[in-house]
Amino acid sequence: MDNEIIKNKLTGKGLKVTPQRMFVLEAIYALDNHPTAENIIDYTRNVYPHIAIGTVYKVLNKLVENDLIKKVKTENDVMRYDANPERHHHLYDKESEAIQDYYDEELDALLKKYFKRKNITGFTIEEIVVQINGKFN
Amino acid sequence: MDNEIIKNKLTGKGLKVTPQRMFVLEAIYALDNHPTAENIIDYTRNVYPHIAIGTVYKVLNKLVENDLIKKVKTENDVMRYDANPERHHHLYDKESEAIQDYYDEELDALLKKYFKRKNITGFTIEEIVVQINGKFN
DNA sequence: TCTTAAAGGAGAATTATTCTCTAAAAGCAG
DNA sequence: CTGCTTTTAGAGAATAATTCTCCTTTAAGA
Repeated sequence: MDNEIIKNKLTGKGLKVTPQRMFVLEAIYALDNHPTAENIIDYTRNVYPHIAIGTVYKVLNKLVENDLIKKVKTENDVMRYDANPERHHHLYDKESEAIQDYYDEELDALLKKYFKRKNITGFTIEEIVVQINGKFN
Repeated sequence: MDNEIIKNKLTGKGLKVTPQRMFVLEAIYALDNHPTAENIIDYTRNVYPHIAIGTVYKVLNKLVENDLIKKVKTENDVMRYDANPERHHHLYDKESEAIQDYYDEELDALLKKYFKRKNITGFTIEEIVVQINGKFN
């Protein structure tokens, strides 16, 4: 992805632009499928060898806070990061640990309609996330 | 829950019956809403003060392996345990961290039918879990 | 009762993530 | 462009949930 675009994503959120932030954000886009912090650190160090681990975590948290990326939790206890901050579902393969984003407006509409009709008492729904577990083949 | 019933759950899975396993399983049933390992340790120590932390974790993992309970992952990185090993969905309140099981056969049927029609290529669905985020009130 | 494999105890080890404290640098005003 | 202020980065220690190790104890079938 172009540097200017990445820069604009940061400035667009009122975040200071630093090389570290640029490289981390670029890494997440380049490592297409939901990298771990470790993946991001390794990738980033190819182009910026001295970046500190703590810095990467700080940058990642800042990006999540500002909705530039998302945090994804998997079965084992390692966070994964999702380049896409939009609402979406996940296809998840427990064996290979592969994650793929899954968008589907029709599904969202269906669920919304369904829960509107059901009207769960004592609970106000804010968001519905569907995790589709299975196997990639 | 009656001791005999708990004992039968263990023997039914071919697991050895030990006081530690009995007390841990009882704790999960008593602490009704998705306790953490720490909750379980505290509760268990009221009746069995010397149980080791490592033992509780070992018992919990054994129970999960044998489908007597389920592991649930939340936003922060603490595991929660679910007394109910059946397939079900969750209502989750991020603020209070409260979790409530949500069963709905109609929803399951709806989703099954929907994904059968959609037929995602390159992926074989095994299970669909819906996480309903929002607020209890 | 004896035997053996499985389970428990205690505490060290692991490991992802956060924290702390100081030095550096981004971004704005002049 | 220069200096000022606040945010950010670096380095490594700290944290905390969970697992591991090693040895002892116990469950349960013969």
